[in-house]
Amino acid sequence: MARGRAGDSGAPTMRDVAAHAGVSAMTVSRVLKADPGVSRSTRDRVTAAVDALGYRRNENARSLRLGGGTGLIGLVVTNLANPFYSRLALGVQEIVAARGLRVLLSNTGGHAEREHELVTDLTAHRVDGLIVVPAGSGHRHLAPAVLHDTPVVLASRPPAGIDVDCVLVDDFGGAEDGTRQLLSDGHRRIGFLGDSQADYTGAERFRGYWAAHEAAGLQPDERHVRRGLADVAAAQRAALALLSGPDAPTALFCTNNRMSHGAIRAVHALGRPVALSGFDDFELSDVIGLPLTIVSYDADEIGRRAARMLLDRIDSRGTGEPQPSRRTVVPTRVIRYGPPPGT
Amino acid sequence: MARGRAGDSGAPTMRDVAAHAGVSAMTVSRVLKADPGVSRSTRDRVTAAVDALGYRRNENARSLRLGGGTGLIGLVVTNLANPFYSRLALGVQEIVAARGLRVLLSNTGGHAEREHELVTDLTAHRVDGLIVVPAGSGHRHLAPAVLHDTPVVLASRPPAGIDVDCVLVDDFGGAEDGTRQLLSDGHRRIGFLGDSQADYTGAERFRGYWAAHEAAGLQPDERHVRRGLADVAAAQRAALALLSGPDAPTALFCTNNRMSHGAIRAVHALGRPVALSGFDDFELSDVIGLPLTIVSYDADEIGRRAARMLLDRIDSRGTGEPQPSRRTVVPTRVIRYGPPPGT
DNA sequence: CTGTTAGCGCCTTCAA
DNA sequence: TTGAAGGCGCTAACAG
Repeated sequence: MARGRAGDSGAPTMRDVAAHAGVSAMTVSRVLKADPGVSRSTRDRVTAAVDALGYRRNENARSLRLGGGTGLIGLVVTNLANPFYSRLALGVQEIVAARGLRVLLSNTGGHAEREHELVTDLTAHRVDGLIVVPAGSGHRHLAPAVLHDTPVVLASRPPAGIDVDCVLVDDFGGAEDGTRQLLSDGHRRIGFLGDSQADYTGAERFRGYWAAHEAAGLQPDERHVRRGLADVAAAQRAALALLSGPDAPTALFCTNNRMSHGAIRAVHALGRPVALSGFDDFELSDVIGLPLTIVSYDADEIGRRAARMLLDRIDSRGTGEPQPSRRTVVPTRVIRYGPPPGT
Repeated sequence: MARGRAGDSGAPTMRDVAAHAGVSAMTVSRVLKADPGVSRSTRDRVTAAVDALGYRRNENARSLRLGGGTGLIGLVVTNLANPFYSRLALGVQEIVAARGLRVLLSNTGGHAEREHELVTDLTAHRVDGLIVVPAGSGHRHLAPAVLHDTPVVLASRPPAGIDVDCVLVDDFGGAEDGTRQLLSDGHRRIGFLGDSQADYTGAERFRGYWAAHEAAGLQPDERHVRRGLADVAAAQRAALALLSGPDAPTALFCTNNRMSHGAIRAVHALGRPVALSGFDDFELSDVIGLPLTIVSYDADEIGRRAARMLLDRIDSRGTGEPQPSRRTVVPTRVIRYGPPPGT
């Protein structure tokens, strides 16, 4: 014998419904899938039993039997507290829910090992696909071979050493645009505040900052470049130091919202007007009263595109030849707030 | 015969591993659960086969067989784009992940029917528990009887007509504290900006606003009360109207971050200093340059407490007598920013 | 120490 | 129109 059930969760099974309706389990199954080959009276009796017992079909058992997929999409982000990622998650939700799928959400806190664990865990739950904002630079655990061809889409960062779809932001172009604005406003000493040097996004934005200078026949002063700033406080300190030093920059470029916030605090504390440019718009940016040149983009759209790409992959699995991997880039746009600088 | 497999997802099964290692599936199962009763050499052979095939145990099949729970927690929020809810989700994640459970996240967009669907759907996936921020005032679909005793914890709003655990914010006390501050600063005409009249949270905060006046022997001017403001723009318009009218209030109380943002915009546009008090702190509130009296609380903590309560319930299921439902209230604190008002 | 049997809840196939 | 058999991937109980 093989009993050994532990929970016996109290939820009725299909056989409970069958017994209640005086039919076989098979008939219940047919009614639930709206199979036409069931008589009206039987159908009504089964439906009544379902309502009486509050029966819900067990989706896990169903997908096990059918083998066609669990209806679950794994989403792995680095930090849900950052509005950027929560918007991304919302975008994914939107597209995925419209297809009747559900999102299994995980937060890595930026730890690559944790990401590895989570991805492994999600595949153990047989998700139909994965959307990942990679925490580290090693992506081997996301390789199609490792995941047994579970479709994967990366968001924000391109794949490294593996061949999968991804959705990126125009980091380089956006940084270039923002910096060019500052230059055309007449600024010639533009500081740079960036976070982790290992981050792809930050590196691209730094490249854009540098390229804008070169395109204008200029070169940034290396002493005005501060990278590896871990949080708002670090950015604030770095900004204060830059702005208080000799040949202080007249403007600062910030790679993301945390850097911008630090810079805004520093400028506010200083009481002297300094032009700021940086990635990520935020509510009330127009009320701050500082000359801001914001590089903005639609975070929801990243999630939506990633979800659509993933659904495409899921739909076309086993359909003839394997499709080449795709890459899409979400555009940025520059928004200006506050008093016109350079006057 | 009963074939009919659809996907055949390509993922190896336990029997594939067994065949590869030249043992039975049972032995593989034992190795995977670290059962001591397996010889060293067999264990090594199985481990090698697992690695070679990249095998991952199918958690769905496992939980079906064990019957003890799926390791999934359902989380249903109204709007993930609101930082409040994303922090809450993060708090839930934190506690739940530490126990090796995963979060199935859903967004209702504030629609009660959608919530109903989602809850039904989550139970069909046999989640071990549910944390819900209710969208509507009807909670019958969350009743223990309907959910077959799947544990439920409500967040932000108390249960209506059902008996389940909940985590609340001290809406009344917080609003009272914030309003009292404005009163003790000397304000005697304090406007009120609130959203949906049907919302529990908003109603409690309105009560607090009113009670603070009564405690001071005063009564708010009804003409200065604006409720049912759907978004930031509506709040901004209402604030402008109030502040431009006759006997304009010298201060405004705002029930949440959207109301506050609208008010800040209005005051900013007006160019005249108006004291503001409202719920929900935000980044850069200290840089706005307005006299702000913020009622703040820890949104992560709501998620953490809800998750802990839920885990408690899950742990104590079937353990003797049913526990009475619990309720916990997260405290608020008042933070003051900007120039001291009333001078 | 290892294999066989049986069945979790469901559904496809075949038989009645 | 309905039921019986069998098995998806896994593991508890019982052999051997």
